[in-house]
Amino acid sequence: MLRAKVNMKAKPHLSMSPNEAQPREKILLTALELFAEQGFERATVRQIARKAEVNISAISYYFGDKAGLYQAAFMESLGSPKDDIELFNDPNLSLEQALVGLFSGFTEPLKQDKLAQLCTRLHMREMVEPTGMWAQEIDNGIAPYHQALLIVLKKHLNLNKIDDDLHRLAMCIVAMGVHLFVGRDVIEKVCPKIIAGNGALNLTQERLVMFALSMIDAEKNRRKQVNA
Amino acid sequence: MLRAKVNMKAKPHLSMSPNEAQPREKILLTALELFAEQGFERATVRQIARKAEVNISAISYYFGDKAGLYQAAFMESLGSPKDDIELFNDPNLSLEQALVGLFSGFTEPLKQDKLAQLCTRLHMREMVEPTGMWAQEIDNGIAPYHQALLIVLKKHLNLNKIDDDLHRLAMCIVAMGVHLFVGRDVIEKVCPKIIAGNGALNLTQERLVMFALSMIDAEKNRRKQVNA
DNA sequence: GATTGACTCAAACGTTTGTTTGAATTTATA
DNA sequence: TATAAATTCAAACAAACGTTTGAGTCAATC
Repeated sequence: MLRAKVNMKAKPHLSMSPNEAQPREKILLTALELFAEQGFERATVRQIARKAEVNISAISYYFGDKAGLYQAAFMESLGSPKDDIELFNDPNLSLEQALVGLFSGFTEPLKQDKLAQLCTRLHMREMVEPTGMWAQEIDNGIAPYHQALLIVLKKHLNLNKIDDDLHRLAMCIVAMGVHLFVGRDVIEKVCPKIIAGNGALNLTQERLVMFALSMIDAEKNRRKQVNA
Repeated sequence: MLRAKVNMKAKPHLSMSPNEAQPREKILLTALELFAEQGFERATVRQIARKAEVNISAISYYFGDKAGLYQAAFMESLGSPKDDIELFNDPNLSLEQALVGLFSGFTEPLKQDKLAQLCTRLHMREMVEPTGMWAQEIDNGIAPYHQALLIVLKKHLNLNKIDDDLHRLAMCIVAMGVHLFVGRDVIEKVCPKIIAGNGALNLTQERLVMFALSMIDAEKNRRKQVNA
């Protein structure tokens, strides 16, 4: 079971030339990789230490225990939620621009950065296998994200309050982005070409935006008919 | 690590009055529950045995080992993929009817059957935490499912071949259904009302169908413009 | 050169894991 | 009832787990 431990040793070294081997960071990066690939339970501290080429006890030395290492890997790999939100939350953006910003938060990590992919995968994994900190991440990262999206949608639908159907719309829009990560194994088996390479990913993002726009439009029309 | 083991003992008892305690089935059901809730690694054989009220060694007696138990729980909880597919694959169905059938495969388990929920959760978990059998399940369950959906979409879009953009459409449609399970923790925190109770779930399913229809329509229009 | 503190290391710790054992018990068959 | 098979059980097994230990190395400071 994963318990939060706060009393981990703060990093005591201030030295280090930039390219020198920094065991703390090496452990952190390796842990992120193995936790993301295998999950908290399957990734063992011995495996992490071996791959990071450090002694086992370096882990407890720097991070207290395995849970502390996980927490550190999770937190330090975390881009500020505000960064993601601001990609689509700007009131000056058109609806399409906002959606492009929203989905680029999902497709960009797939394009470029292996590290970013690992971070995202680690987060997606938490959706199915919640550890202690996941609840906290929902509060601090996901809920504000969802809320910001709701406000964007509300504005473009000219609504004066957020109702359940707006939640449904937001959920369905986000689902398409989330599925790029969660359903990755399936996609790579069934239709790998739609996420293989930047060109294909750009096209996929275009389609996501188009689909989201069509969903918003459908919701708008539905409300028109209901209110008539 | 999870390895497939084939040489498990076939159930040797043919007896049993219907309501009698059947240890094998009791183990199987408990295992399904705990594997679905906690995953393969976290659910221990001792925990399963305790909850099922059987001796530990009953597990190896009936299923060989933990992996065998997992495999049995996974397989025996498996409705035939054909059943799911036939919900939307009938060529006589209208597009809307097909989509209703498609999404009811996701919403029905949420409505009624606790067992079905566990099965689905176990499957969704495999998406993020692939065990050995997951690849097999993709081949036998998911890929045909996706293929059947592609054919339905192809027919209603009047296409003569399946291309990447059809894959994108199919993926996005399925993503909405998948998210009901994968994003369950988030939904229950952010907008629990959209999946709380059969009424809300029926509405959610209605919206999924509406959104899917709008996406298909958008794709149709896009192709029209491209071909013009 | 001595002292201090940061860091590394091989080895061991106690637990828990999945699994096996072999006798005891129950059940079916004759 | 006698015999054999099926099933249960407490106990033990080796292996792997996360963690700790204490001596050791290295670099900086006095």
